[in-house]
Amino acid sequence: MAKAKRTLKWQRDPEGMRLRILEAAKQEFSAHGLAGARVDRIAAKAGANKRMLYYHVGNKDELYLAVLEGAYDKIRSEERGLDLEHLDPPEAIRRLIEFTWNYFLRNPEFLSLLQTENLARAKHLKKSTKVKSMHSPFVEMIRTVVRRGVDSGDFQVAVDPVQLYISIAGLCFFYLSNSATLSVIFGRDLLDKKAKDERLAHMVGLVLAALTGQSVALFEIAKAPKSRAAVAQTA
Amino acid sequence: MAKAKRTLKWQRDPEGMRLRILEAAKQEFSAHGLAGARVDRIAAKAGANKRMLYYHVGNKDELYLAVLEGAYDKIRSEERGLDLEHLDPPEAIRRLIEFTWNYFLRNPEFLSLLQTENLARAKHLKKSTKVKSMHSPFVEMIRTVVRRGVDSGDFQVAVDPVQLYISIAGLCFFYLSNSATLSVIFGRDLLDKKAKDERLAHMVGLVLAALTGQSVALFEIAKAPKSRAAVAQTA
DNA sequence: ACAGTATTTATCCAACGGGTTAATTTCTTC
DNA sequence: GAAGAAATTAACCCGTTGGATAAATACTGT
Repeated sequence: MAKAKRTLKWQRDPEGMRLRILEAAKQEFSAHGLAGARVDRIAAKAGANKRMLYYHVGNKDELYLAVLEGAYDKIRSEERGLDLEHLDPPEAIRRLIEFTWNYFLRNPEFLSLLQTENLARAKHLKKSTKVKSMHSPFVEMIRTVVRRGVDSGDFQVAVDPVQLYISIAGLCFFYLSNSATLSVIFGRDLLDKKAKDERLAHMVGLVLAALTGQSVALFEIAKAPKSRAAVAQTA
Repeated sequence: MAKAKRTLKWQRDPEGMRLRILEAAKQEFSAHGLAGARVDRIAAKAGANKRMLYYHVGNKDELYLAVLEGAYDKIRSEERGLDLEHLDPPEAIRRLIEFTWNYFLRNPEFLSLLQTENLARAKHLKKSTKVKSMHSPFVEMIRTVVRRGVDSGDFQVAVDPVQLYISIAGLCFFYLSNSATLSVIFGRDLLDKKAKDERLAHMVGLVLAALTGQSVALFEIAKAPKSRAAVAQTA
């Protein structure tokens, strides 16, 4: 009798497994928060056994921190590719806003993770050594843009780059991360295409108007027909 | 033998108990989120027995919704007292920003609750009927200010009041609710007195500059000495 | 003073959830 | 082809947690 070819019950793939676990954990943590996340669900979603989490990553908290660090790593590395240096200052700021906005749109889990971590008053992030070092280059990048803008006369004001970045991130972040409750209380869907386009225009207009002193494009939806436009805006 | 005067084991006070439970629940939910909150801790903090929660309010979810509704009720009712109608438009906007900022500072649990609820994609808030109605008057209040500002020439642009409010709230909210992680990644304490003052100035400057077209007070920290000021800002 | 009701306490428990232990299967290498 | 290491599975452990049951205590009207 011919020896039947063994069908494998599982393949070995430690790297792949680790990645699948981290990805599944990202989903789970962003969907349910730290306390709400279920280790079993992460395992299931990763197509793995619960024991694997502990084998490959560590306990729930370590897993969470790994996910968080990965998330920061990803956004900062994409930001490095922005090269704002070669754009004239207003255009650089516009691009920074658009990037931030689109990144948040493309990576909603990042927003959730940040919220979760802040709910925990950054208890876990404080333990991370990697994260702290990733940010100064980014701040310098913005500082340079602002300085160039002031020197060239494009910008009326010199603004602290950290404040500016927090403002830009805040304008994007709050709208998106709180869109659920905001949609309910204001009774409009803030996530449909039109609403998102309007929001982006509003933010770019707001920031550039403040920096340059000139009202920008779509921000000034109407100044001609007295106050009619303000009304129309709401429908 | 004289009958000893009974010492009461407890007093009756349903109203008070209900309030203490809601207050304790607010603390607990804002500190630990919905999933992280512990019913026993709420009971203990309220100086009550766990059974009381179910007796006076209902199960964990109902308790959470009650807390959430209470939180919205409180901020909206304080906002109604702002009467922006009697201020000239730029001053009204400044006051709105200052109020929002200070309210968030005074009521950090409100921020946490919002974060928690958004993490749950407003699942619970959607069930609430009370909340939806509380907001249109507030939007109208802002709309009126904007309209007056445009008509008087103070504002260069007519802006959608909902967008404007979301921007103001976002500038305040993100800074405060994310101060924990931001402080870590930028390596500065964003909650000390000086930092908070600077932030408020920055926000008022940003928004008013955008609306009026004129750079406002502390926002323009320096335009004279070339780019030196931008550097000084960071220390 | 008595009955009936509202409020509060004291226990209990079944389900769940994170983590561990031990066995099983695959890979490597000699 | 055997031994040892690495990866994976299956089953269990045990404290926790939301919620339930029943009894005790205070208040009200009559």
